[in-house]
Amino acid sequence: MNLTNEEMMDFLRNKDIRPSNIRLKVLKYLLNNITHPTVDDIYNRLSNEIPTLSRTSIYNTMKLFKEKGVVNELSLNEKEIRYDINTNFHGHFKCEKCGMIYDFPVTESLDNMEGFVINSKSINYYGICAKCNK
Amino acid sequence: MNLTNEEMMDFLRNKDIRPSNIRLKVLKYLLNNITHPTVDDIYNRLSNEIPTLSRTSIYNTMKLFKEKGVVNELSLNEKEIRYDINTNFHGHFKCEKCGMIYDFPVTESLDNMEGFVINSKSINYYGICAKCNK
DNA sequence: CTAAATGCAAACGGTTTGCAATGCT
DNA sequence: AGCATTGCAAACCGTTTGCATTTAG
Repeated sequence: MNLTNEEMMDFLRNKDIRPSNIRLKVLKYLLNNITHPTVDDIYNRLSNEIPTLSRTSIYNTMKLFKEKGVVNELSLNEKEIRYDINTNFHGHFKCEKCGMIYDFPVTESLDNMEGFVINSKSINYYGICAKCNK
Repeated sequence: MNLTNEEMMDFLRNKDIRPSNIRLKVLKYLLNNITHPTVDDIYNRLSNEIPTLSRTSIYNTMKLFKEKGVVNELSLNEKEIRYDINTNFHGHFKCEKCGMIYDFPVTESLDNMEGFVINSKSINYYGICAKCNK
């Protein structure tokens, strides 16, 4: 993913978010690092190029991004929240050995849910990935 | 579910857990309250009948129960961990209005996972339940 | 000039830890 | 006596909050 600054600013404005320096840098990081990063991952990386950066600003940014539908939160039985910029529905697999988180397509069918309105869903698997398993 | 103390003691021993007063009371609570309680839920209820009870003991008990396969942990985008004594696989639906958590059967099929070993999985839905929606 | 964005420091809250006290065999 | 269980208090740590400072239109 290699968007220009202009394209990223338009992307944010389309989501009803005013572009700012931090927001653009976070967006760029998310687009270039599809690793489902934590707030600390993002902070540690960006604080190099923005020395005055605070964790609070990353928290603020992720809260806004989530409210505006730019990211989804992942809760993968960890204490930290992870963020996924791919908001198309997909499942996640977390390798318990190397910690890597994989995306994969999944389809499910559920019964006995008449009258229930589903707003969101999360499908997570835990185990050993193909790379660690060979 | 109405097991005698003897039956619950056998149940624990079969899971390689030495029965103790607290462990039996927690087990009984879990069997009679299929509401996916938090540590605080369990603590608040049991501290009535065990005035000297501490949260630490509930944490200790749940850690042991989880290690021995008596319960599964649920992480439902909340800050607290919930516990489910039904360890047969099933999905969960959390109502965002009333907070109730429903169990339901679900089957899924996933692709592109050759070589991946799955140890556990969690399938969670969020929305409005039938009761709140009518 | 005004409102939004950023940043600092403290508070919050669920969980973990170290160790002492208690209970059980 | 010796080991497991329980409990207290403090630490831990990701996140939130209040408020002051800076930035931008």
